[in-house]
Amino acid sequence: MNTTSNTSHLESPAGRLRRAGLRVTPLRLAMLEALAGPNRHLDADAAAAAARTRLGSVSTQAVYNALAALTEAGLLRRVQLRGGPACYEVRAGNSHPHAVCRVCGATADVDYAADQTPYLEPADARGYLIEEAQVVFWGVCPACRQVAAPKAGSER
Amino acid sequence: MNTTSNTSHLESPAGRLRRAGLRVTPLRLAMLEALAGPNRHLDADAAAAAARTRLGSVSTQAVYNALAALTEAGLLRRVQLRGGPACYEVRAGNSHPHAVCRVCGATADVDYAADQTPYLEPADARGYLIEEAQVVFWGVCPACRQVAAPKAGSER
DNA sequence: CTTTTTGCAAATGATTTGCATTAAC
DNA sequence: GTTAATGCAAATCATTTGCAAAAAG
Repeated sequence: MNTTSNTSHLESPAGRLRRAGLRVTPLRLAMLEALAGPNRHLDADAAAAAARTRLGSVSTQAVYNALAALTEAGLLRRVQLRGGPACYEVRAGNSHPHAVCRVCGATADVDYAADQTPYLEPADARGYLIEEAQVVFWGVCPACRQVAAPKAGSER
Repeated sequence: MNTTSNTSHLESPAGRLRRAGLRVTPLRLAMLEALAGPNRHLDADAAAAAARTRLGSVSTQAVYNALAALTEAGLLRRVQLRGGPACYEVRAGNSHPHAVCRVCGATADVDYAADQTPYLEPADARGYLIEEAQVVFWGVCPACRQVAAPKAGSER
């Protein structure tokens, strides 16, 4: 398995915050807790809801502040898949691919076959210092595939 | 070389519109013209400016309508790289990668080395019908690298 | 006790919606 | 002539900004 890159997600949430030079607040802990676990991603709205479930009343701006601070500190990754709200996920190891439905916008976390992670690098980075590659698979989700199929039988 | 996938961009703009079942309007022609050429991408605002240069007064909504119609018809690709405005580019062949600066948001079109295009496919597509893979390289652009470098000499 | 974070309100900016007018077919 | 595209105005939605109050170090 690949455990070479980043094991910070094994630390306690408070420890991760301190190590990143951030103050430990209930809201930030709640964010990390809500986003814990594999293939978990929330947008700001869902993160706010999760925080309120844990803490009671929380202002929307505090949520945006917390997500921005955690992202800037490298603990979270902000993923902007469509025009809609951005999603956040714990930054553990390399970025993994997402599948997005071009019809309804539904997002699924997917992965490459074990140890089949492609090596991605531009031929000419145009002077950019590349830090991370993000892959998005665009397509149609199971639900929209059914809706889109107008007739049974002779589909193509 | 790879010319197997899509040669529609070799047709005339009007021909492409008709083949897609769209009406041929000056605005749509202007959009396709403004986006012609390799590695060309514009956001809605820039596309509106380009349209006005060619046609005079054009409403912002007409631009959004035109871009949406062209995208839905498969002539353009909408690329949402960050939280900001979406970019549009001619859909010719496969999606090519973009490099995005996480500091200032500057975007550059990059490419893989000739015939080094990686084969990207999820191990388990979760029921999605995958149509296209998009790769984004996140990093720091040349300008921001200079600004970020606090001292000359012992970097690192 | 100092600095950062939270809460509340209002502003910003991209995009969308609704409807009358105009242009494409 | 019929249908779809444009123009104009207003609405929507995610996100940001500014400042006082509260909390973390």
